[in-house]
Amino acid sequence: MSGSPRGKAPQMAIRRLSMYYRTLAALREQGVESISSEHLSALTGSTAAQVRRDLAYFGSFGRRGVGYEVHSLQTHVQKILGIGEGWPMALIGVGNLGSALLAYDGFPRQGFRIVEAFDSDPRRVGTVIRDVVVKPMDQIKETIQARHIVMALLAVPAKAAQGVTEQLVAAGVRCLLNFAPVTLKVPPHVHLASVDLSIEVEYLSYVLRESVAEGQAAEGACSDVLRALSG
Amino acid sequence: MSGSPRGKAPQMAIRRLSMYYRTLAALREQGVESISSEHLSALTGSTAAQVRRDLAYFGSFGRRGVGYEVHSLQTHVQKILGIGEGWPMALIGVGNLGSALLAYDGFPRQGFRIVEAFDSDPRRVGTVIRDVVVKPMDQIKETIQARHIVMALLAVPAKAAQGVTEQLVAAGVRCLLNFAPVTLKVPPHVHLASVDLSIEVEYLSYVLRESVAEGQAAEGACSDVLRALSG
DNA sequence: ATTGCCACGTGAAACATATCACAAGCTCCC
DNA sequence: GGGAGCTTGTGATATGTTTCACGTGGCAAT
Repeated sequence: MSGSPRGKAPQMAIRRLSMYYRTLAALREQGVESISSEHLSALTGSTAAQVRRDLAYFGSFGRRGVGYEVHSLQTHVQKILGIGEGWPMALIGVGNLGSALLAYDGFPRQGFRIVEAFDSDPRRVGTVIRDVVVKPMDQIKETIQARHIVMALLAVPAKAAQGVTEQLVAAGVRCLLNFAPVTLKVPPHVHLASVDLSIEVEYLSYVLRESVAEGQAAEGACSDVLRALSG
Repeated sequence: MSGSPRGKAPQMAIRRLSMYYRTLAALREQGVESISSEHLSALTGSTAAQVRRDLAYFGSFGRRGVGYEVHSLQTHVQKILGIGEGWPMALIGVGNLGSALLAYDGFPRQGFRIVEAFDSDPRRVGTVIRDVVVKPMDQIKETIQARHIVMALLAVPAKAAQGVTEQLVAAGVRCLLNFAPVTLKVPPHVHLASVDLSIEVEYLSYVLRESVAEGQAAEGACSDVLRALSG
């Protein structure tokens, strides 16, 4: 659709597109029909030039002098990201986090749905959460192949993660979103993204420390905090 | 500590340090005493040169011809990241995700602890999860100030996120880890990290689509998957 | 029509990050 | 002591990403 993939888009551009998409959806609900790169960038914490560049990787969707038509741009971004194809997903591990993922309503809203869930704990197998029946681990392969599932969410303990990953890959899964705090090894045709809470928290810890060291102190009502930080 | 901050470390370097840290901890548990950049990079999915460069932003912690002493390197990385200072954290929003965060044992293991939890739902207020009593939202400010809390985890619905953020900032919080799918606005002295499931899933959706388009097909037992993808 | 203004799309420049390749330093062994 | 073999730390280089700045096309009003 629409000619020219002018070079390859950086990872971060894709992630920003995701944010643009969400913002456009919200704007549409509010009845906004048109938006400029300037305005969209303000809403997503980006810059106007960045918004235009990110979109330019995939085509040209606006009108000069006017801006972007919200609905049309949303549709284009949706196609770029491949949302709305209703990718079915499998969830492995129905503990605290897994349950939260099953309940997360952001997925269905964006066209992704957890249609199968698996757990190794016999007490959880057979339970039903949000219309999904928890199956035992040994049914992973047949279920995933039968339902042509290509995306899986991995919410198992760190020690089990690599083993389960290999089962999933063998079953034909192409995309894996890993929540376990480990570095997974996957073959090159399998795509991997990770959500790692420790990394995020430790990153914040680092920047906190750094900003304190740089003496970005005096800020008004921070004296308590600063006392806590320095001694 | 130890002279020379040779330039500023990129964000990604910090995140990798986090992975090195975790890997070093695991190695230490296994009784490994020494490791080379080559080996460490293999365990973390990085490259040897990258490991050395990441560390070089903060000093020189190895011995040429030998490698790194696991325990000592772990300690250095710990200090760099500011782990182990026992930062107390507050959790806002004790729904499915919030409960999962309270139960997440990766935090205490890395020296971070959720010591306060808040929720707007009166049915949840007063309940105790993992030794933490859920308090009502209107106690956020006094509690956070009294306990000198500087980091907060935000697990509230998207619509409430910005409002709660402002309360937290007013209370003196310096770091915020946001799980709500919104772009938060914070003043410059407040650091923000986000975990956004939709963005991760949509990114995978994009690379999946891209890899299929590029015809990275023939892989063996993928015919089912491919049929699902193309038809 | 013409003028004035606006906002996109995009080459080119600036900046940031990752990789390469090698000198420096350590250990071991002869 | 000296040479062989290893691995770090780091200039130099290559690659990748963001920002700048402006040409282009489009709308509105006079």
